[in-house]
Formats: sequence, structure tokens, C-alpha cells
Amino acid sequence: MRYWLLKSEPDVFSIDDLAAAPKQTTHWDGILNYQVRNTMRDDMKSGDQAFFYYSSCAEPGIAGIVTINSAAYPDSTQFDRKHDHYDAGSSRDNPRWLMFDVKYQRKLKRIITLEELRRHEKKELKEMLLLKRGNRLSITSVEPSEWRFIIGLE
DNA sequence: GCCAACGTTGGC
DNA sequence: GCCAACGTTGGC
Repeated sequence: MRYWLLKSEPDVFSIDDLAAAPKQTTHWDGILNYQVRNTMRDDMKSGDQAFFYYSSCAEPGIAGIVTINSAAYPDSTQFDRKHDHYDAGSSRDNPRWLMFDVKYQRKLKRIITLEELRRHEKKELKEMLLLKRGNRLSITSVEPSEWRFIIGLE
């Protein structure tokens, strides 16, 4: 079992939206980055756990915990001509982009802000990918020690 | 295969 | 809205 961090803009999709969704489950679609796609394909497994992180908002930080609820499978939005994620270079025979299912687990008691995480970036969270310079990937892995430390902050 | 131009992300 | 950092594109 591995740990991950999924970024989402809360104005677009929040942990509360996931909690209110049918079966508290949704498709995590629209990932158009090859490195992240390869991570999804090769490393993410059903049953893995992930932090739900808020980006591009007033208070960036970790808001909740979700479960990866499927293996990666073709992202249907890439075949829809009307969709923002339509990709003319992809085909059903050889899909370029993947998505997976995510299930709500719980909200954190409070948002663990980026600012708070940064207070530990010299020590406990020295290796955390989220905090590394220039990181823009929408999914990053979280080490078990980092996971435990952050849960401890809560 | 190089690299400049361009687009996107995301914190501030 | 700005801008640093990075990924992608496309001409050569």
C-alpha cells in the first residue's frame, strides 16, 4: 500500500463535493501530464490512500483523506470532441490518458496548510515532493514517514 | 536532437 | 494579476 497526494482546486472540486457525491466516489479525470500518467499506470493501486490537497486558492493545504478505488483506466473525456480534455491524438485503441476512481475517507479536523508544512521542510518533511522547488505535478507520492508525521500534526 | 517560444501551474 | 518554474511544441 502506497500513499499519494492529489491536488484539486477547491472551487472546482472540494473534499465536501466528494463527500456529497453518489457513493462518495468520483472519477479523477483530466490528467494531461505524461509523468503523472505513468505514475498512475505503473504505481497506483486500488486501496492506496491519498491526501486531498487544495491548490490555487486562498488557503492551500491538505483538507482530507481519500482512497484510490480502482486501477487506472482510460479517461473517457479524451474521446469527447466537446470536452476540454479532448485529445485528437488519442484513440480508443490506444488511449493516451488515464483516470481512476477515488472514494471519500474523511475530512481532516482542520486544513493542514502549506504554510504549516513548510515549517517542517528543513526536518521531518525535507524530502516531501510537494514542497520541492518547482513542483507542479498534480499527483505526488508521500513517504509513509511523511504520512504519519502529517497525521500527527492534525 | 536541439532549443526558443509558448502555455500552464500555483503560490503570493 | 504577477511571475518563477516547468512541460510541450515545432522549426530547423
